[in-house]
Amino acid sequence: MPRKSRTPMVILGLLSTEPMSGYELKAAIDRTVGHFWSESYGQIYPTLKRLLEQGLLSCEDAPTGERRRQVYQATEAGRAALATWLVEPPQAQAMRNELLLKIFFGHYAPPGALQAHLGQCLAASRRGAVMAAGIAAQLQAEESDTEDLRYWLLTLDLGRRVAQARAEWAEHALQMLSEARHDD
Amino acid sequence: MPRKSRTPMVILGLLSTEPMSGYELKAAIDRTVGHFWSESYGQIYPTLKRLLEQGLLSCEDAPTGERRRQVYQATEAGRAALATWLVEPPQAQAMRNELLLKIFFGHYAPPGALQAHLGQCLAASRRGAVMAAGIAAQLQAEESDTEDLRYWLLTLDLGRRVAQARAEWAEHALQMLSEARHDD
DNA sequence: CATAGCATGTAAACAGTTACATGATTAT
DNA sequence: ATAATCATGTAACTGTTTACATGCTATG
Repeated sequence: MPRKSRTPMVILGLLSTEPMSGYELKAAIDRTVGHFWSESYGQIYPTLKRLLEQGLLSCEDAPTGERRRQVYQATEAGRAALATWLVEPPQAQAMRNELLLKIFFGHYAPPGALQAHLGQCLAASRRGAVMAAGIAAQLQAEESDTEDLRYWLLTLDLGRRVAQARAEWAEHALQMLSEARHDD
Repeated sequence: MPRKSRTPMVILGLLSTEPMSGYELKAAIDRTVGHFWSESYGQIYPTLKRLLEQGLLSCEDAPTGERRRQVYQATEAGRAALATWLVEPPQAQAMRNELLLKIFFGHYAPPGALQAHLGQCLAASRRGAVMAAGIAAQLQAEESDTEDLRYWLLTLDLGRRVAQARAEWAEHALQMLSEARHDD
């Protein structure tokens, strides 16, 4: 079975809520799903064209002065394609964690190297947990009217919980390694 | 800055501990780092050749009867290259989570679709947490002599903690969605 | 004697990023 | 003026998976 790109679905999802240009789309992806998904211009613009050809998007010229600008939005067929995809079980993707790889081969690492990585991980995880909680609080305060709010909060909640778990693990790992060092 | 494949490092890491054939290497990757990393034959065999040319691996013929078989192991230079890589901070990789994407666009999903995915996630996460704990216990019982044990347990511990966090989140998410359903 | 596993490989396709080119508009 | 931002695109490259081809060996 061949692999499937999920770029079209991210695009259809965001353009179902609100018409946007390719440029705005990129910014919206970074802003909203950026914590667990990313797309580059090299993916976005060609996919936009393909979805337009397939009738899943419609397009309108909306220039700002002389600067050309095309605004896309999902068609009925586009929303239907999104709904169909949403029902399919998410395909298990080979999760890759370079930090764990370095920990796993830690025996071959010079002293202090792992501790440095773990310190970075700890700091980043703590920041991540705080940020996720912050954004959630902000969303709840601002736009308590949107239908989507429930779902957005759910994604932030997983982010917070996983960041929290990683922070606790990093702390534990640092302690474990410092104990090991005493034995030398 | 160009992207860098970590395939050579996984190979050097495993072939630093124990000589193996390409086929055995694939099995070892699946068995040991399989929870957070994966490689395919299409990556392994060409990389093996390249590392041999670079002098980072050595190779020996070790046929079983008429069936040809080449056994590789890391050279001194290979272990040095591994150590150098281990010191570099792990590069942040764009983490991608298809389940979160579907949750985020949940507003467009037919009723029950998200619940099904979350139920799968919950079951898989619980299984994952139990399995990680089980493997850790087994490792601690079996080979308490290896130098690597500490590091392996660390990777399993993160797996367990993240699986636990995901399970709790999935439970919470299912509850939240069932509450939302009451409002209809 | 067929099937599963051991063993080595390659070609084609795909997903995705990076780097670049081009040009208009707004802010400093 | 000039830098940053808005805006659209493409070409080249890298990483990776999938599917296939080949042939030996042990097991039922």
